[in-house]
Amino acid sequence: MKYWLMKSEPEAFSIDDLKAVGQEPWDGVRNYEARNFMRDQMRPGDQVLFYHSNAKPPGIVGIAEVASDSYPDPTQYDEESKYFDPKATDEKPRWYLVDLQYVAHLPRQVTLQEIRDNEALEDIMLVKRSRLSVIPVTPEDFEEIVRMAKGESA
DNA sequence: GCCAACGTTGGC
DNA sequence: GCCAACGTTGGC
Repeated sequence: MKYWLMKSEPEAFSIDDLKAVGQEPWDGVRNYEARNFMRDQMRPGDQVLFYHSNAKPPGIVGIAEVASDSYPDPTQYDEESKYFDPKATDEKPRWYLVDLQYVAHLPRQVTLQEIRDNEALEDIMLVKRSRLSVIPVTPEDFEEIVRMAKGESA
């Protein structure tokens, strides 16, 4: 099983929204590296740290789980969608996604600042690779963040 | 609202 | 194939 971090702007789709619907196709990712992680490496059951970007403060707020194999993102074929891609074809889809299933809120948010301040997490890709919305996380870093969420507020 | 980091596009 | 221009992300 692998571990991931996935970003979402809470104004667009928050952890509360995911809890409300239970499961959601993670459409709209239009970055090749992020797509490759979803298309090539994600498997049902993988655990996902759910991150609120463009939030005050930004940070990890919950846990989700990969709930499907990857499949072509249907919004790439929808001319009405802002994610429409005229270069995508049925024979050669350009964009892929997975379904995400709600698992739990963290007992409290772990902020980006706390992650930056934690020396145990100094190599986490979240702080090394800016502006990537789907990021692999090591099992150790995943556990450290869950541990932080159970501890005292910073 | 600013702007750094980066990825993509398109002219040549 | 290079690289300048441009667009987006996302923290601050």
